[in-house]
Amino acid sequence: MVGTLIVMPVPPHGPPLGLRLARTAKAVSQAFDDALAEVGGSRPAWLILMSLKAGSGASQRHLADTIGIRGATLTQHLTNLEERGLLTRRRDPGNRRVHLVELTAEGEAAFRRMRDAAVAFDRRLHSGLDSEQTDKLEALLDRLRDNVTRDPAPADGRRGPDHDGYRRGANTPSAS
Amino acid sequence: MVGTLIVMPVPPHGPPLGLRLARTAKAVSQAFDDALAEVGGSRPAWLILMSLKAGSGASQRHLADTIGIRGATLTQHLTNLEERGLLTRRRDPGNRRVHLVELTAEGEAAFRRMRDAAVAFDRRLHSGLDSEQTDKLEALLDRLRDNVTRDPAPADGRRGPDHDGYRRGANTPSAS
DNA sequence: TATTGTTATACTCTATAACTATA
DNA sequence: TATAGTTATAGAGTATAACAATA
Repeated sequence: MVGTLIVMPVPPHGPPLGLRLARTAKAVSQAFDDALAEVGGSRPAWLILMSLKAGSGASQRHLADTIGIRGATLTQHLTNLEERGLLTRRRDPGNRRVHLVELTAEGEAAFRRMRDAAVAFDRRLHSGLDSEQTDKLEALLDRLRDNVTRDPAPADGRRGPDHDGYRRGANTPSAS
Repeated sequence: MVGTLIVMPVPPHGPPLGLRLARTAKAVSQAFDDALAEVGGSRPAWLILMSLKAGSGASQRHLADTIGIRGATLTQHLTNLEERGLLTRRRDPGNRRVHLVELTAEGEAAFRRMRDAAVAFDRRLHSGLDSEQTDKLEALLDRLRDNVTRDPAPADGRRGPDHDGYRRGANTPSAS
């Protein structure tokens, strides 16, 4: 039989939002990494130095949480940065379990180089966007993160009834 | 002391846009990877299967270009997927240098699982966004990518202009 | 015992270089 | 020689588990 051709309500946007975001993020992240690499930096180094400058160096635990990595992972980056002379670690006399992380002069210089590179990058990233668009974009990005970070199944209504999607745990991992 | 207090023009918004984007992308990518992992998938597997379904399987070279990885990298993913029984590789009788990549029935099933997971994820990602906002966001994301992918800085010759946004090596380390 | 951090090890994704097999 | 793909190896970033030091 000549079935009825079901015309999907074709979304006018080609690839799904998640994929677009991933692609954009990949391109932008790589460009950012390149920009940092140009001045001898890297993303973890930048995040760590920036967090230290921002006063998040109270403890490595706090620092790791701030930049979103595990303590053991942070240790490796810190070791690397220490070997490169960008920072020092010493025990907190007050609580000798805690290691105080401090930038050296060279670390400060490296921070400034990376900061300048990051600022230049950000300027490039902003090309052609007015502040209204930027605000809008940032708000949307925050919304995306919330959408995906919060509890997967909020009875938010509005947007699709079977909102659960996603939790079909026993679905044959099949391989791995 | 008459010190002219230099007021920064605009401490625009908390963290710079690039960092916000990176954080959002990290959170969203992580959540997306988790969603795929729930159904036994992974991002490369998803990209490969999706590209194959979309007809990009003409050759591995084309496939690799489509998803933005190197041929050798693709080979490893394909080998993995083949071992898991999701696809087959056989030589093209017409040009025996070319390997034709085809999904098995199990590969089709895996594709559908991942697709469902991706769709559910995308629905979640869209929560609270109307289509106008979505369009706006996508346009802005495209803009960001363009800003950063196009010929960056005239002053520096290190990076070739002609590339498609994908990087070659890991980041130039040390250099300090 | 609990907390802070390190060491050892491994996994994932990616890359380059050298190789095989076709053409 | 040129093209398609593979193998071997490496490296960056991350993680977990076991450990040491300190409280």
